[in-house]
Amino acid sequence: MSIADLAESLGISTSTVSRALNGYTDVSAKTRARVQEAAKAMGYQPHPVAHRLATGRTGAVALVSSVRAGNYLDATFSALLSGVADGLRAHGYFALSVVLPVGEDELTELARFLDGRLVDGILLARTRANDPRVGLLQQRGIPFVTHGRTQSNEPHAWVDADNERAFFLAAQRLISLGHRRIGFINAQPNLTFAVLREQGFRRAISEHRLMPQECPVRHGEVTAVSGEQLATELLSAQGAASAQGGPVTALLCATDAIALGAMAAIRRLGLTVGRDVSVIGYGNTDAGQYADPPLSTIDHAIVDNGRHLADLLLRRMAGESVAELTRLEPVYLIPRLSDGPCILS
Amino acid sequence: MSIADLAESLGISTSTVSRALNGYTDVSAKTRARVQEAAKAMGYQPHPVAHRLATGRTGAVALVSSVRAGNYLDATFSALLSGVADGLRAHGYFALSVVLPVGEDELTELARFLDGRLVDGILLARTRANDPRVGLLQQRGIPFVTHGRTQSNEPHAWVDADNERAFFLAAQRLISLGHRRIGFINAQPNLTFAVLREQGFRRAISEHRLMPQECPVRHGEVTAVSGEQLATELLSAQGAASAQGGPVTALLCATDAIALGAMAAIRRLGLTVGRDVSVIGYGNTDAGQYADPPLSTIDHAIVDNGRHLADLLLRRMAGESVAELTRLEPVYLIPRLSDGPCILS
DNA sequence: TGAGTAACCAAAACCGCTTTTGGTTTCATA
DNA sequence: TATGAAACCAAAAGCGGTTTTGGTTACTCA
Repeated sequence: MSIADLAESLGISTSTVSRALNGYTDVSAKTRARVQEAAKAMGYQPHPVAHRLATGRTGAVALVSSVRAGNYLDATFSALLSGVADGLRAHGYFALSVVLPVGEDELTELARFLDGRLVDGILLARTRANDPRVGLLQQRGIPFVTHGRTQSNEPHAWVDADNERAFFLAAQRLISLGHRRIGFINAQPNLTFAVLREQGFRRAISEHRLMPQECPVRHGEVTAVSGEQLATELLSAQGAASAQGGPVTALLCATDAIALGAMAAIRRLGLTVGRDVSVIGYGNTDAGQYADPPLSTIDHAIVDNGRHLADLLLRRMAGESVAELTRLEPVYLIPRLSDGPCILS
Repeated sequence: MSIADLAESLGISTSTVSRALNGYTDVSAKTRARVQEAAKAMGYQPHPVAHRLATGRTGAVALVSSVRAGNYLDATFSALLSGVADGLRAHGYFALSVVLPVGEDELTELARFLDGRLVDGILLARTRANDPRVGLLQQRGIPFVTHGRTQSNEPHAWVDADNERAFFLAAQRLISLGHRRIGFINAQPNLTFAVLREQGFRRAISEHRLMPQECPVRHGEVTAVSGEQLATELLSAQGAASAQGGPVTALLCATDAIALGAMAAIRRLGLTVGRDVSVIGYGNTDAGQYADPPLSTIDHAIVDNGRHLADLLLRRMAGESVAELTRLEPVYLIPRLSDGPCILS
């Protein structure tokens, strides 16, 4: 069922069929109606590849994320993808997701994917402060929106959670509960969100006049394994040495996964989560909600983030200027039972 | 940089360039070398869309999964995708992932995706016993492999964990720990894996001569929320009524997420997980490993599943018959601390 | 020496659509 | 009754490749 068949069965030329179907003016209303009807009746659909070769447009968009070998994406990513798909569906676009291996091959693989021209636009997840992928995308000139800001010289469209505020709020809560020695188990500082979260943390420390040297920060992978290890350090005599005045009484964690690891570490040391040591995570995952005790955390309405990513990308592909295409998403503190009043003096 | 430019700069026709590059015989070795060299020097790459229109082949494959609105995929899925990508990379294929909304639109959306012809083959995740998506794929004639078996009349290629054995092993372990009243919180029975897991469970019950009426089965979503609710039912007087002889002393759960919910339910009833009530999950997720107590579970080497899916799809696309393209994957019981000896008589 | 056969390559057809070009009608206006 | 403009549509030229067809040239063998 090609356009030629359709044209033949109607007794008109393929060009007229094409113009009728694609809304050109140069076709009588009657002919257009006739063509549309026949197309529907015969179930005609233009061959997407041919259409694409002729127009240069495909109907798909990809959510690209990089993952370190052996690590996997979590439900957060899937929720983001769902939001993206939601936002695109109504516009006839497809949302694909592509996973690249972090490391040497990352840029090569991304380039290979772009060369494949399967998509009209890119959403970039988990951006890093200094993200070579952004440079590549800019150089290629393909429309894209990042999830997370970067330090690119050239501005680009982005959607980002208000990471600074999130950790300002979380730290403030711990402080208001009486904690004075708070540890922060952060992600690697090459990730933009890690930098911003740390800024929020430090601002709270500073505004409430805690002693920075009593509020140590550690950096690691965003996994439970890493969280457990770093939490053990911060709670042991060893770690306490670096934070003068004794070990920390509360742990702020850059993700729920880290927080789950930290909770395991606390238990292993014979302490009680929420009483001896408070813990707050980020991400509002199921695993956190069903932990024991349920994990206090920050919700970031990730599905909405996805919808907005889709929205901005559509506008970017429609030619809107990058300057207006940024969006800071709200965050919400969700207090549960993993934090509580400081019981040490 | 098109093939025409390259041909012109070499002073030969485009057809010769194409044949030289694509390994046809009808080109002298000298010419071929010259062309290849020039192509490399000028960075020539055939335009993928044009290539595709001419050949009908694209270089991509999609992992398709359906998700109920409001639910999201978990790390399991992401691990599977990583495995798939691994398996395909070496062969120059790209692994995309597509998420469809479960429900009315599901088939329409899948059809729309197939119509888009972005991929040469499909991997179908989370298959259901009676899966209309399989029918659609068969009807379209596109190569595909499912993750999970189905009850399709026509055979198709599949990779599946040995679900029956997994839950036979898990149930057997609980029985050997002295449990006689074991509840099973399963997924919805329209999912193939749920049916098989239940078979394994029942086989263990039967082989060890437990009383089936003392081993109730419940069906729900594969979420912590649902797990908590069903576990509460099974452990309450209400649930005990259906299982004669008192409430169950152990809960087998179809996924780790369900198990986390069940653990929360047990705590809420004032009981201790692993002592008063034993729990075993499935999937070996991080969240389970870092739960308190760490969750006994079944590992299913999901990344390997992904690799094998890729492998089988490549072979399917190469034309191998469906009959040989099936693979049952091993499972491993991982005992941790959420189960223990039965302390009731 | 003539016929047959490799080896080599250019031209053309094709994949299925879009878009430009240009040519008819038809109809209102001068 | 010419004259334009508007409406309508077919033909052809892309998009950028692959594959078929067919035609030279050089060489081997009878």
